[in-house]
Amino acid sequence: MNDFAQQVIDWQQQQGRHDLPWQQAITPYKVLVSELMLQQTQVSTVIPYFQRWLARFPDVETLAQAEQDEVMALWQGLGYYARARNLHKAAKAIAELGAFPSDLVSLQQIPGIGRYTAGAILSFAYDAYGPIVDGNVRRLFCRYFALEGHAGQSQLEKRLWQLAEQLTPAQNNRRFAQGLLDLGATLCTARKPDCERCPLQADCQAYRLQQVEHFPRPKPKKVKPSKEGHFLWVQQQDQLLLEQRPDSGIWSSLLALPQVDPADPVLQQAESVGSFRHQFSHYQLEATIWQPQQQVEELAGQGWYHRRQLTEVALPAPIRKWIEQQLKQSGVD
DNA sequence: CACCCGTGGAC
DNA sequence: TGTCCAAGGGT
Repeated sequence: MNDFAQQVIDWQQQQGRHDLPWQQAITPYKVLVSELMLQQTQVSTVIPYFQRWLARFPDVETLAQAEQDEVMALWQGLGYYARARNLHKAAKAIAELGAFPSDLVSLQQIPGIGRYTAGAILSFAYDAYGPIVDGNVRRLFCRYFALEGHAGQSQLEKRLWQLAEQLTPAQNNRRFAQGLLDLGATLCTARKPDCERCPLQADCQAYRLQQVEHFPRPKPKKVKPSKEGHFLWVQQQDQLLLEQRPDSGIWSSLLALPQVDPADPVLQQAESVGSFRHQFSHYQLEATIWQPQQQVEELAGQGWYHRRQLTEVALPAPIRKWIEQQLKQSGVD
């Protein structure tokens, strides 16, 4: 085994994280669920979702047989909702296969599993050889080897995977992979890295140059566009009109207040009853909520929901926030 | 390669 | 309040 791997493994054993929920009584299913949830999402955010998910969907078969409504409801608030649909599809595919895939090619055929996640499943579920490059590994390698370039640059990414394949040990890779992630999450952090506690300090090129925080290079910023969104507030006794959003685009597969085009005639005779601003990763939403003066007939994909049902359906976080505030203010309940 | 896809934590 | 960014994948 190479020295780098041995140092990471030894450190993980002594100083790494061992109490994460998905590290207990490891199964491929738990690894799959946790990895999908952890994509672009912090550990502390994922933990309660993971616990609820395992309580309701304890195994692949249970998830495969679940209704999409319930799947989305358990994912609501976590974001990147295509992950929930992909996980549901993955469970169906694996149930159909009759066995959990355990090689790189088969894993990457499954919806939601890319190169990183396939490597992570090999590492964590099977303790097999499975190189990983995620944000932690990118940051750590860029510093350790003083690699130029920023995330997404093909030349850099190619080099990172090459290094990962080279450094990943044939044995004990579960601990190695966990060590890389733990180092990135606890010491080799984006801001204020704790180099004095790092087991790799002696050979870290960025540390030697005293330029740790200059690696990796930041991605060039782009201007975040602003978009407007118009939503309808339609009540009928204690019921609220909601619509199922399509399976693509923002908030896909969730329920939400009915959204209308800015030029929709219904807005010409509607009263503005509120607004909010919401930041997405790629644009800013300026939302206005309108109460139509005339009666509104529900369209296809729309339906009435009692306010007591709202806790158990999948709503976008800012929409839920606004609805709850509105119901509270209007003195209902 | 560029863009789309959410949300909340941390500073 | 603004900004970065977090166990990425899909198109």
